[in-house]
Amino acid sequence: MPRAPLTETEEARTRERLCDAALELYREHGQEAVTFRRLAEALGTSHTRPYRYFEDKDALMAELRLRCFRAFADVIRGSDPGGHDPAARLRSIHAGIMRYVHDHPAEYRLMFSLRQPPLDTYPALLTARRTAFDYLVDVVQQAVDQGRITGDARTIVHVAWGAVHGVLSLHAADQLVHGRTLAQLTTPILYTVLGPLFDDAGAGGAHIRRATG
Amino acid sequence: MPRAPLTETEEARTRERLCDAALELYREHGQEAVTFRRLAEALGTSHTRPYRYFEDKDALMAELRLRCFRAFADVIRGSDPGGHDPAARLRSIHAGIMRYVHDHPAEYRLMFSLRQPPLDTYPALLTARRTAFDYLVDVVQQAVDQGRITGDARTIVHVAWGAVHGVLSLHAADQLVHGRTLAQLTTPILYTVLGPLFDDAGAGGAHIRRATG
DNA sequence: TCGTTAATTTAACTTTGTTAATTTAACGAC
DNA sequence: GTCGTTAAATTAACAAAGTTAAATTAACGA
Repeated sequence: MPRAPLTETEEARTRERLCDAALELYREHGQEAVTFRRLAEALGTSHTRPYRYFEDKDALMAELRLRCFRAFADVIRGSDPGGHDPAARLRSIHAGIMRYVHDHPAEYRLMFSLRQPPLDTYPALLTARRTAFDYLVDVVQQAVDQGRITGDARTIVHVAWGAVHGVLSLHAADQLVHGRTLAQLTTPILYTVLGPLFDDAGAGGAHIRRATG
Repeated sequence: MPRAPLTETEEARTRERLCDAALELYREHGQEAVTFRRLAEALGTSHTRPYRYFEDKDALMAELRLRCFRAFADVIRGSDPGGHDPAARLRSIHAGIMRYVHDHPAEYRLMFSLRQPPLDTYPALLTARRTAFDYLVDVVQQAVDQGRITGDARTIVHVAWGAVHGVLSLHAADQLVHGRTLAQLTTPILYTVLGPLFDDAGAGGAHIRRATG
């Protein structure tokens, strides 16, 4: 006799519509434009309906970040040619990431913004993040296994990622006024941080070279 | 016959008190705790008094960031031993910066948060930022002049700074769970990015080495 | 003492997050 | 088909915050 609760797919569908609208607001008009009221307006419903689908606004924002991290992991996986040449794989993945961040600065900002509730508030976020990270660790581990570089793969990725992330976050914050593409800026970083791995192909691309004179 | 306007020092003094209170709120309770009403409460005045001293809240936040950038520049200058050895100078400056960021993550977050009004809204901010940056460029230029490395000093600093900034921002966002000190993480980055400059002293400290086997 | 004007406060409005009360709507029982 | 039950959705309402305008206070010189 009771009214039937929402189907799981119905609920998921509405959540999806809310997330899509929220992400568009974020992209188009920035963080402060993402309000439940505007979301509701975009969906043509009342401004409290989102509370049926998200605990509160923080939960919505966490869900957005989660989606971004998953998309990011997909980009990494999708730009990996696979095979037995870790250097080639990393080059391709690097290019893919640069393309993604260049095309989606808002998403990058969302993922790596410094002002966020503690990460452990939303464990799924940590998991998604780690999934992307671990993929890179696996590729680097391949290089280590082949004896092309030495060290702890996780630490290597941490350092390399951090190094590239610096430039990316400056880009995402629109604080880079360089007349270069992202990849032009990050490639030398990658090549220097992972130098030995790219000795054959790329060291010549680095901006910083030992003085020859 | 009119009432005398505020002295410049009186005005500066109140602005200072407002900034101090705001920074403390930011440090202790985060971004969302910085409100004019709480500021006023801290100063024991009405919640609209700050409007006499700052155009709006964005202006206050910009002033905070400005102060942080100036303090940051002071840290750089203050930890520079000077002299004719650019490698030694950079090592010392690097250590100083790491200490500062370790001790003041909130300030770092404030300076480099990805969510901010466009930089050019507050030209003084750009100037302060550039002052700190240019100091580093001068040091690197010294190394270039001595023929120890080659390349455009500004680009070199951009890349090196970006590389280190990646780790620092992860730290500021509390997204580093590594059991290492900041300097332990950033030193190998610096040494690899600026490798030739540190060939004598530091390359051994890098995490990433050419495989020997 | 009083008028003038800057500084400050009080009042008021808007927006937003959030909760509670109310209404709407779908389902099975009769 | 009607009706009770209950989830979903809406409406109403409140608190906190940014901001503006009106009212008040206070210092100065005539």
